Amino acid sequence: LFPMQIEKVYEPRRFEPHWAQWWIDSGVFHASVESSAPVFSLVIPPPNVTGSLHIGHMLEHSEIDVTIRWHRMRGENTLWLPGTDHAGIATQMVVSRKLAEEGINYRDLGREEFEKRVWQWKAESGDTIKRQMIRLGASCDWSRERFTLDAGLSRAVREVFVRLYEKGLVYRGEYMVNWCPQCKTALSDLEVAHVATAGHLWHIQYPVNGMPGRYVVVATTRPETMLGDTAVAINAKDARYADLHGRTVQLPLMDREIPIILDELADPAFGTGVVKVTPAHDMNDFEAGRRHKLPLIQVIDENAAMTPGAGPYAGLDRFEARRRVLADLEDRGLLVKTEDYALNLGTCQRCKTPVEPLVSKQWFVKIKPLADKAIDAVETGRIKFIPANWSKTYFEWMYNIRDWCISRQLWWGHRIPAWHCGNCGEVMVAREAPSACAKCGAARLTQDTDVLDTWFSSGLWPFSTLGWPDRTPDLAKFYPTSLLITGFDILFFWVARMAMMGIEFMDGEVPFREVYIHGLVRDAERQKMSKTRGNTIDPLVVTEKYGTDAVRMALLQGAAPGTDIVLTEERMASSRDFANKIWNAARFLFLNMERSGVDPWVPDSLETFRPEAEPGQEVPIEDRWIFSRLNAAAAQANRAIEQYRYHEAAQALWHFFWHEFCDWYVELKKLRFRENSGLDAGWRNMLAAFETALRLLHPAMPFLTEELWQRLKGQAPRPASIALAAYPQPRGELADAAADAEIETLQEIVTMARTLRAESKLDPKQRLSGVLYSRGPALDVARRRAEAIEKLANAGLQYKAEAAPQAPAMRSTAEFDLVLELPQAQQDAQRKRLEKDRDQLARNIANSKRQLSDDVFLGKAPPQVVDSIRSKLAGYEEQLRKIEGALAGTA
RNA sequence: GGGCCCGUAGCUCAGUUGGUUAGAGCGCUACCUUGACACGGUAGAGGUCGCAGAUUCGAGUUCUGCCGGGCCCACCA
Repeated sequence: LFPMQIEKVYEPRRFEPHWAQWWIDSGVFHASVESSAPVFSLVIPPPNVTGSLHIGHMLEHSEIDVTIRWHRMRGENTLWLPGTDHAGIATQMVVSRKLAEEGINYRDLGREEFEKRVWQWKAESGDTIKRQMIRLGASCDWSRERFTLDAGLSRAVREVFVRLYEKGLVYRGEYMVNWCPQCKTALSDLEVAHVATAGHLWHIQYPVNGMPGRYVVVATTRPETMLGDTAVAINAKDARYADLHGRTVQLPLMDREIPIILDELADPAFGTGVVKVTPAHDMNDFEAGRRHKLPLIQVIDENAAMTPGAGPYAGLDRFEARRRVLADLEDRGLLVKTEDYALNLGTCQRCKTPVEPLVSKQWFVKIKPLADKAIDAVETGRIKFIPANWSKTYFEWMYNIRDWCISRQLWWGHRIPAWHCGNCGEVMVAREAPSACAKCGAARLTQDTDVLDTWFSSGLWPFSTLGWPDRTPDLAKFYPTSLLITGFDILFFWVARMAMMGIEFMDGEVPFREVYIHGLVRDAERQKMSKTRGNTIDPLVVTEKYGTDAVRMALLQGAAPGTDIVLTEERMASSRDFANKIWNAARFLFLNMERSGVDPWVPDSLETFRPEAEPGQEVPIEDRWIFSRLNAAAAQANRAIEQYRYHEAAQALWHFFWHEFCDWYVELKKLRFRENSGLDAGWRNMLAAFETALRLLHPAMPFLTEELWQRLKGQAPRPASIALAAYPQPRGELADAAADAEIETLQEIVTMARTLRAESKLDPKQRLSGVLYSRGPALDVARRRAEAIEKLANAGLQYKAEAAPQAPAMRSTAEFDLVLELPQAQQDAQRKRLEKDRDQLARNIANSKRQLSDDVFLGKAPPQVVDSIRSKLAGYEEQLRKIEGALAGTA
């Protein structure tokens, strides 16, 4: 019969996703989905849906997975979740690890050897490369540069680059870029992290030529750059320096004569109003230098060492040079002031090295035309952010966007499809390597050694993965995507760029219609979890400890839109308890099935099943009730997930299963098992309800529900997995107000009795006796449920349709008065409670009366609000009367 | 400097268009090892919703200011 020796305690690690493995292999899903599978679950796509998950933090995928499962179970087919090219990330992570183990800097290998090794390792590790990546995930620094081996993607990247170039949107220029001396590459603005640093502002005297004794004082945070000064700037309107117009100063240490220029760069209100101008090492100065046609003197090189241009300081590290420059200035009495100064130091996002602004030749994307279209897409609502306020952040960035430096001096990445002529220096951009120089015909061509910013290729993901530039059926079907779920931390890096690239290359069509921004997972100290910080909760560890489903549930409960997700062990533990609760509810079911000789059973049609009755009998009230509640839970869950309110869905499911199904339904069912044998209506209803509840829970807790669902397998043909079954939808005909009311009455009476018992400090095993008084119709309901009341409250009650006496041990609702026979000593314990209730009621009555005597309120408030207060007041007054009676009785 | 978000029970957080006595989980108290579950059950205690105004018949919810905390963007020496 049942195979099961069901252990008492739910064992998290019991559930391995083995059952779904086959499906992935035959699905049309992109293979990259596997990458997150071992951590949370296998994502089972609808057959007509494609998609993929990006590699963010694994823990942030629960929302994505819930959404996918929910869509799948509802048979919807337009969901598509783009991801980055994982193969590249995985490869890069593994390769860099392996090289590090061998003590090799990848740059020392030579590009050919490097590529050879990558291919070799890739072949060796096969598909386990992704698994390796996940295991590394917790501690591995996730470099965003990577070596991409995907030929299709490479083709799309080249195509886009060439097309942008042809439109004049890609250009190569000498420009100031953020240079990381450690990574030895240019960085885009976004890759520079500004870190608040305590620094100094040094005030230095520059003597003015031809005016003995006249100095200008410049203030700088980087004195070593003065070696490359080619001017000092003053503001034309600054009266203090009017006499210096047209003069020159003598640059100390270098003994170079440099002009005093008039430029807006100098703000008379800041510092001394005099600015040193170092066009080769400062963005502002670079532009000022262009305006005034100043020479560029590079004094710091790409290794952050001083160049020959720095004269006597050549060869020194930039910080050593700073110390020497300051010392030398001090010696000459030119350092007039040193003050503390807080500055935001630009550092490399990846290696934290202070970046060095350097002038170099780089490739840029002229971004404004692309950005304008992407702005329009959000303004017109073709792309919608959820929560909506993220669109403000998006606009903020898009309106202030600057040209995008896309070349990187790294080896992993897509190589820029540009060739340089060794003869005449001509630069050619082409899809394939040209055989000869287009200008001079020489055959000595070399490909540009730079690679593209990783986000350049990532930005093409929505269409490059679907076969673009070919017009494939996939592309037609799955572009655009309905939904992108992602974290705000890559809103600019990736989301905005996907939007820009998608619109540009897909005839103006956006890549996705909705962008759901989930919260970032934070640890108990509210630190953002990220691989670069190394404070990640290792999903493999916590899923081992609490179970995958419990971790998911814990995440979902914290996943309110617009907030961070705080993941604590406490919450995971309590979710584990919830999983155990379900597990044991199932255990109860299975053990009793065995006892009653009931076979596994599910109805033929899950969508039309309604609680059944035995011939000649009524449908059991608890069955009517649980289906009504199930229906309400289905309505809540569907609505919540649809609106990305995952925490609401989680709470609704939790409440339904624990506090309705387990606390009341199962308890009521226990009363029936004695009389039951065989698969009667009571059993059928219960099994159907449980089966439906499992499906309802499935997106949130896939493994546990799958396991139990498989054990419920009956005769009816069913899908191979619960993930392929239908998600329960609200069905109006299941809502049963009468059953809801009847069980609610039952709950009220049972709770009253239990409360009285607990407050009177009575032994739970002692059977109580008492009388339930009511003059309303609800007494009949209570009489009908007398047996359940007796069992659940362990009390034998009489039911009287009369007013309650002035009894001491009494609990009241508007409808009922329950009077228990208690020993005198315990009756006194009731006084406190009654007095408290009386005070609360008095407050409520006062409030209601005040409102009802307010003509303005009566005139302006909607009638139903006034009515509800009237009936409320009547109820309060009735209860107060009873309590005062009871208090009189105890006196 | 610009922008965004947060401040609700001891802790971590919900609270969708303003409308009953503001909720959950954990923790806490008392009792119960009852036959699914002690990762359990029953019953409780605990909050002037950061502060001050404004709008409204009515504000945790809308507006303004302030205080406190966080994040993002930014070339001011």
